[in-house]
Parts: sequence; structure tokens; C-alpha cells
Amino acid sequence: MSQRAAGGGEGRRPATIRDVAAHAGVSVATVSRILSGTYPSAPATRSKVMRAVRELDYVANANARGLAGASSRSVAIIVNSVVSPHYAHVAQGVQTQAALEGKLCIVGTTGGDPERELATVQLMRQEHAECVILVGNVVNDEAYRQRMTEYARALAAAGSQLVLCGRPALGPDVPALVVEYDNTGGAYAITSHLLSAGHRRILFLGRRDGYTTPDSRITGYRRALADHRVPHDPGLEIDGTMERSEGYRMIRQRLEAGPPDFTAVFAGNDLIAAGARQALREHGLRVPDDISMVGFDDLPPAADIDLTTVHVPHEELGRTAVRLALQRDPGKMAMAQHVLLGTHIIVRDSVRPLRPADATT
Amino acid sequence: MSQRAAGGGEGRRPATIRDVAAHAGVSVATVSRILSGTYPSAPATRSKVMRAVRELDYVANANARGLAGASSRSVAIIVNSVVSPHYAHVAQGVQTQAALEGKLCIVGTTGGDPERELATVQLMRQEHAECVILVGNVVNDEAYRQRMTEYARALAAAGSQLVLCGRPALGPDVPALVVEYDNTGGAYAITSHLLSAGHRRILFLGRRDGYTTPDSRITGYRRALADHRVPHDPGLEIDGTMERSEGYRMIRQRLEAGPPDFTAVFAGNDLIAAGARQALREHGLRVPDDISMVGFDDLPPAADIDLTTVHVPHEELGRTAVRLALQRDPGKMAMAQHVLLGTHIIVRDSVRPLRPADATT
DNA sequence: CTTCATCGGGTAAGCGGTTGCACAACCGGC
DNA sequence: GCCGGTTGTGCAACCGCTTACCCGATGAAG
Repeated sequence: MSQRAAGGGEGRRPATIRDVAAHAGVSVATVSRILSGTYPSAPATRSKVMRAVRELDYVANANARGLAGASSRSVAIIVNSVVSPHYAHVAQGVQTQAALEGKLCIVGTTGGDPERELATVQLMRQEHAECVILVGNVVNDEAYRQRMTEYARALAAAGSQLVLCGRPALGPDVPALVVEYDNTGGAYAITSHLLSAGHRRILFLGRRDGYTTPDSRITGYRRALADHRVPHDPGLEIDGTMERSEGYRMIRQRLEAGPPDFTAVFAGNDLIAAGARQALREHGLRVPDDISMVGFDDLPPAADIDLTTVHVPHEELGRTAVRLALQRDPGKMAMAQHVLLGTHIIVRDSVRPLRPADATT
Repeated sequence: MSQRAAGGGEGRRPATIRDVAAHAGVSVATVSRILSGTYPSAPATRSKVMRAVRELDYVANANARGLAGASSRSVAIIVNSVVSPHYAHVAQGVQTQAALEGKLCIVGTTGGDPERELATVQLMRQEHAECVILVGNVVNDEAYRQRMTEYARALAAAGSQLVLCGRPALGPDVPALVVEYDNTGGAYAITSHLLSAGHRRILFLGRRDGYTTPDSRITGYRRALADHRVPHDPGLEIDGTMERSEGYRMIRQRLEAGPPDFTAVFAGNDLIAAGARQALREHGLRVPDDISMVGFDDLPPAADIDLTTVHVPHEELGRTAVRLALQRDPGKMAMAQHVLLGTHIIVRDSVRPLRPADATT
């Protein structure tokens, strides 16, 4: 029906701006200007050009456009994995905001491997993405800070803005934006929630010294205990990574070593909670009847297991990262170098108040 | 320490191939050839160039490279949403394979809106992605086929290969690849699983006439019933979309209308199963003690709720799509225009054999 | 009826690579 | 000692688009 379907068949070279110009009887410059919109032009010329574009089914070549100096049209996001709900939701936010701003979104995964992270950053550098968003949990050591600083500078030189999402900030002279969320505050709030329900022996699952996310969550946990004058027992902090299977393992090992010496569990995230819950069940312990439990993240598994947890604004994290990075206003830029998003408790049905009798146990 | 950190600081124009050539004392052509690797070169020259590259921290400009005729370096995937586990896993597969082939992956989301799908395809066309992978459930009507045919031809003209992933095929003369998985076979198998356990009244949740995925699943369901000589009761097929909340709604409505007239539930996917399970529980019905249940997809919620389900090779779907599309061999190309991946049952703990007494109910 | 902004549009110089073609240097064989 | 064949580089023409600069036409002002 359209010229395109009939004439522009497969195998044929796609139309260039020259073709459009010829077809419309104007010069390429005119076509370029009319398409980019930012230029006065006679309505007649304009409609001629638009008609030619339609008839030839012309789309601009992004490579050429990018080369010729127009600003890039893409934002990049680098995550550990796309299937992990945490990253997926941040990615969704990035995607959404990018689409809103008319940019497209390129995704790289690292599997947590710094080697691949480096390779991916290089790839993004080649691509001249407008910004590169690095998200997730890391070890905040000197090596990390040095690596990020290098990334930031190299990207800045290529015209891209580095954004650290849920990662610790670097020095003030490093050209990087930071968008974080309040891990410590959330952990504090939900630990207080357990404490108010009368729990005193709260098992923390997923300690991992050196890693920023579990570190700041456990900090909130400890602070809440301290503020409620509950003695801190390091034996209640169990080491493990942020996976479902780890939650299962940690509870299992604990229960095989002896009967539960805790009345509540604070899982480092919802995945751990799901695994822990399964292990508890296999030992005949029900949540919340026998053991109370809370998680962190408020991601899909949480609703399925009726878990009281801390809501993390994952999508907003992604959206904010993009919004900030594309911020053209240099005044605002300087102000918003570092953003901290809030978190809050979502109450479901996984916590029971402890009867005074149990409390003394 | 490195030249880069010291000299190539922020704000400075990134090094071009010309800079490298000058720094190494050779011509740009030589640098280009050495970097692309596909050319003989003297070891001495080679190391000079590599050193210059390192010292200047040079990375090629992808736009320029793309413009100058070198084949594109990216594959594109277009999905409804990144957070839906189904799409996320396919995307993961695409990502993995793309990384393996040294390409990067650009992602677009449509939210299920054909308008945005079109816009996204145009964007990918501009980008000259090597292939564009469209994934997911759709209405297989004339409008759909016509739209896809247009996409396929337009993309082919721009040098991209269209891949339909989990979507129905088009005519044989349309330049599109198809990678599907066996919905009907899986549904047949898992329905048979329920039938073998003695269930006769199996509620199907998530019928949605016209949509390819639920359609082919319900086809397998019906076929299994027929083969087992179980009368088909259309009243057992409940309309609904593929979301968790819908599963909840469907069961809830059913149970509010009267006591259960079924002994098992076949949820159109795992999300529906999760929602349905919750609704059952709220009505005092336990899975599998009171009601047996199976799902489809074998995605995260399934393990959490111990769901017997059909495993869909999501990641492999994505990997295969990329592998096929990048297949350079035209002989194989022709052969593999249409691929069907197998599915199989994963048995967990959500089905109980029906006692003969109940069977007659 | 000039004069001069103003507006709309054309010309052409890049952007940073790739690659066909030409060519110098060096090899062994006659 | 001359010749044909490698090998390794350089030269320069694009790829498709943007944009600085320039110029012809048009209408208002003097």
C-alpha cells in the first residue's frame, strides 16, 4: 500500500538523506534542518520534505548523526545480571526514563566480574553513551575507588557522565554522580519494628563484611539494637551472600547445630528471606507463628510469602540516575551530585508480637 | 600512574585514531588495520601501535566505525517489560550470547503498546543493529502479520535481521527468523500429569482468546483431556491475563460464587499460580492438600511456592535468537528459519493424587 | 526608488573511522 | 644483475549527517 512496502523492499539500500533531498527537490542541509526541527523553515518546504521522508520510509542513520557532532542518543546501564529482580527493577526505571527523554538504553552485564565490568565500560566508551550507570553492591576499598575514578575520568573525556547507583561516592573532584538509597535507615526502621513487637533475639542473615549493601544494612540493625538497649550478640549475625540458596543454607546450618535461639529473623534481602523461610518450614517452624521474619527490598518474592519488608524505590533509583545525568543545567548539576532516596517499611504478615513469657527466653 | 590518568584528564578531547598514528609514527590506515587485526603487519609496527593505544587510552569511536561500513556491533531486543521474569530471562540469554559474540545489547520496552513497539523498531532501525529481537505473546491477526512483515522488510533493507521470539511465524517470503518453544506440548504433558494423578476437574486459569501463548497452552490442555477421554467443560476455562493479581482475582471470584467444583488448577503461568495460591489460602484451601496446582514457565515464583510446572528454556530462547541471527553461513540460514525449542515438566510439591472417592465427585 | 535587515536555503567542510589501490622494500631464482 | 612476487605501509576516497558560512530574494524603512 505505502510506497515503502511496494518499493523499498528487502535487499535495497536504505534511503539516505540525499535521496530525501533529491525526492523533495531541496538540499540535504534543508532536510537535515527540518528533521532536527531546530530551525525556521517555510511550511511548504517542510511538508515537501516530510512527504519525501514518508514516501521513502527514511530513518536517519544514528551512526552518522552521532559522528557529525549531534549529541548521543543513548544511555547505558551496567548491572550484574538482568534476571536478578533488584537489577531488573533499576533497569526498568532507567529504561523508562530513557524512553521518556527519547534516548535508547544499552545494557551490559558483568556477572559481578570486575574484568567484565572494565570491558563493558570500554564498550560504552566507544559507544559514546550520554551516561553510563553502574549499579550495585561492591567492596568499597581503595582498588574500587581507583578503578571508578579512572572510569569517571575516561568517560568524562569521551563526553559521558558516570553515575554510581547504590554504590559509595568517590572524591569530590571525581566527575561522577551518585544515587543511593537509605539502607541503614530502612534496616533501623524494620529492626525497630521487630523490637517493638517484643523480639530481642533477632538473627541477621547475610552479613558480608566489606560489601557496601549488607554492611550498611547491618549497621542499621546494630544501631536499632543499641538504641533499644538490647545487648548485641555477634553470634546472631550470620555470614552469607544475597541469594535465595544462601538463606536456605544459613538457616539450615543454624538449626542443625541446635534448637532455635532466636525468635525473629532479619533477612538481608527478600531472596534470603524466601530461602530461609523454606528451611524453617522444613524444620517444622512456621512464619510467623513460630518465628517472625522480615526482609529487605520489597521485590516480587516478598508479596508471595507475605513478608514484612523494607521498600526500596528501585525504579525511581534508575529514573533518577538518568534524569540527573541528562540534566543540562550546570547549576543544578553541581547541587545534585549526590542523592539519597528514602526507604520505608511495608507491613505484611510475617511478624507476630512476642508474648511476654517468650520474651524472657 | 598511567599516562591516561595523568594526561588524559576530564574535559580533554578523547584520542582519535590520528593521534594514535602520530604518536606511533605510522599512518592511520596502519593503525586501523592493526586494531581490526585482520591484516598482516610487522611485529615491530604492531607493538609500537599498541603502545600508543595504551598510552593514549584510545578507544575507537563506534559511530565512525559503524558509518565507515564495518558491520554493526549491536543486537537489539524489544520486550514488554524488563521486570517480568519471563522477558528478563530471555533478555539475559540475549545479553549473554551477545557478549559472547563481542556485541553489545540494546534494549527497548513497549509496555505492550503497538505504538511504542513501532517507535522502538524505528529507533533500532536508525541504530543499524545487526538483529532486532521481538519477544512475546501477541494477537496473531492480520494486522499483526502485516505490521511484522513491514518491520521485517524495513529492517532487512537497513541490514538488520528480524527475529520473532515466542511469536508466530510469518509467510515464507518474509525475511524473519522465528524461535519458539513448545507451549502446546508442555501444556499437554502437565495436564496429563494431573490426569494421571486422578484429577478430572481441572480449572484452567488465564484463557485469553486470540493471544498466542495462552491459546497454545489451552490447546495442549484440551488435547490432553480429549486423549484421556475426560469430558471438556468450557466452564472450567477462566478468562484472565498473565499476571499475579489476575490469578488472585480469578480464584477469588470463583470461590465467592460457590464451593470449589474442581480438584486441581492449571495456572496459565507461574505468576497466576502464585496469585491463585494466595486466594485459595485465604479461603482456607491448601495446596496441594486440598487443591492440586500446576503452572507454566518455571520462573522464580515457582520454586518459592513449590510448584510443579513446565520448564521453558527462556535463556536458551534468547541465546538461540542471537546465534541464529548472527549466523553468517547462508546455507544454514535457510535451514534454520524456524526453530522450536522443547519444554518439560519440573515436578515439585504441588500435586497430590486424588483418592478414588474424590475422583467421582 | 534605493538601502538594508531578515528570512530561507544552498555549499562545503568536517566528524573518525575503513579500505581499495598504489607503491617501496626486500626476497630468491634465473 | 634483472625480474616477478611477497609483504608492509601510505594515500585518499568515501560512509551519511550536521553546521558554519554565504548568498539571493523579499519587504520595510528612508
